[in-house]
Formats: sequence, C-alpha cells, structure tokens
Amino acid sequence: MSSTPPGDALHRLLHAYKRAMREAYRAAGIDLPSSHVRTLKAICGLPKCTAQAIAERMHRDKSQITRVVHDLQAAGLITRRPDPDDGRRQLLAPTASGKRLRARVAEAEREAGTRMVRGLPPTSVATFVRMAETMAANLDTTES
Amino acid sequence: MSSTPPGDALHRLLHAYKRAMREAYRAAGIDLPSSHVRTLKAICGLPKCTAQAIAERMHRDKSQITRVVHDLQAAGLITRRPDPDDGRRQLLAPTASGKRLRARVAEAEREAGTRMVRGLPPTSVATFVRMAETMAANLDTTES
DNA sequence: CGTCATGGTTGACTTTGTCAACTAACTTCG
DNA sequence: CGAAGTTAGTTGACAAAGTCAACCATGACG
Repeated sequence: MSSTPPGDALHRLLHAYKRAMREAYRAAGIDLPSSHVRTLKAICGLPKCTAQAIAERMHRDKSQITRVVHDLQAAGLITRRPDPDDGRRQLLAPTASGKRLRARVAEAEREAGTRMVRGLPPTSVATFVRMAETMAANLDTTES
Repeated sequence: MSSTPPGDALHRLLHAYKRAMREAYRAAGIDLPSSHVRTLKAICGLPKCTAQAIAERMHRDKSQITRVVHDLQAAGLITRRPDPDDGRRQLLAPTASGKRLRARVAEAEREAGTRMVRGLPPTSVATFVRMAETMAANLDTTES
C-alpha cells in the first residue's frame, strides 16, 4: 500500500527537473546536453580540475567524462593541458567563452530553480537538499 | 558560494537510488530493468489499467510504455486483453507470477528504502516526499 | 629494473527518454 | 449516414546517459 513510494516521487521530480533545465537551456540559447552543462559547471567550480576529480565528485564513469570533456574542448569551452607535475593528468580549465556560458547557465538555472521551490519556505528547501545529500551518502556508503 | 546547487544533490540522489535498486533487484534474482519494474508496479497498483493511464501517471512517453508492456507480457508477467467497452484500449493485469514478482520487488525495495533513510527522522522523510511532489508539480504546471 | 597502481582513452553495449508518423477504433456533428 | 477530428496504441529512428571491460601511458615503489 504505502501510497507514496519514495522512489516514485524522486523519479518524477528529477525527471521534471531535467526537463525544466533542458527547457531553460534551450530558451537561453544554450544547446548543450545537461550532462555537458554539469561537467562544465564542475570544471568552473574546481580550481585545479582533472577528469578523475570530476568523475569522483559526481559519481560518474571515467569514460563518460572523457567523452564529455572532449566535446567541451571541441566546442572551445574548455582547455586541456598536461599537468606539469604529473604527465598522466590533464588540467581542465574553462576558456573565456566557457566562463561566459557558465554564467548564462547559472542565470537560467536560478530562474528555473526559484520556480521549482515556489511556495516552499526557503529553510525547508535547505533541509531538503541536506536530506537528499544524506540519503545519497547512505546509499553510497553501504555498498558492501 | 552556495556550495550546494539543488540540482546536483538531486541528481546524485536519484543516481544512487537507481543503483541501489538495481543492486537490490539483482540480489533478489530479479533481472528486469528498473523501468520495467516500475511499470509492473503501476499495473499492479491501478485497478483497470491501460497503457495511457500508466503513461500519464508517471509522465512517460506512450511509446516507452508500449515497449515495456510488450516485454512484460513476453516475460509472462502481465496479460493484455482488449477492453470490451472500448476496442482501442487494452486492459493490463498482472499474472500470478507477475504478482509474485511484484511482492519480491516490494521486499527488496523496502530493504533498500530503509537503508536510504537510515538516521533520518521518519517525519522528515514524509516531508521530504511531499516536498518532492510539490516541486515536481511546480515544474510541471508552470509550462507556459 | 620489474611490478603495480593511477589517469585517461576507446569500443561495445544497455537503458532511458524523445519525436514523428501511422493505424485502428471511437466521437461528433452536419 | 459519412466526413472530420480524437484517442489508444504501435512503430521506427534517434539522442542522451550510464555501464563494462580492455587497453595505453605515466608514475611510484620495491
């Protein structure tokens, strides 16, 4: 019975969220898939950013990062140069246009984000986010 | 700073959740993709269930439902027979083994679900689910 | 030096979601 | 009645996202 399986609500929410984001991106003239956008955000956010760091930070497969990074570079949004300290690593950094795009993304997201939490007390939203993080951590760490 | 963009937390959570579910399914010897499982749950939950009803209920594309339903039928988990009242519609219902599977799924989910909310007060979890639903509704309804 | 871990790349593949065209069955209404 | 529109479902094609495993380099360490 349990009329509200938590997974369903989650699934619907993320689905709606992704749709809203894609919508927002398109409205802002940004035609990148959302995973690329998130990767770009990560690169802009982390100071000395490597592919590994991104993969770890957002729990994604290395191969995925490789491909996305490749695309972003091809689009002239980021630069990739070998780390002088370690020949295996490559340091990722946004270009000027990458940073500009990132700013526009932030703008679009803020708009959609506020729309999402319309009518909800801000403190609850903070709690919500914290809970989401706790749950994710719970699920992650308990992997045998 | 706003070190925690709400979307990221969401994404990580759903990702972790899906992984946990798949893990749980596999551990229970259920080798169905999660979308099939969710569809089966919907069919078991709705009394007189049509493909359209499912699509609407979980905001998914009709075509997706068609294919999943087809698979479930091929696996002998559901039956599909034309609605006597309307020749276009098809009534979907779980078979005996479909119901059994559904029960096992519920078991596995309960286990993973409780693991997820470990250490969180149950009332907060309820609030969390309600908020998730509100947000999803916010995003859905505000489409121009 | 050999061995092993690490960062990254590649290929093949599955799952999920999206779009558009299309059939068949109902409905509406002139 | 019959033409026009709706609705349920199907199909094909495709993009996006995630997963798995094998594979080079480079670096670290005995």
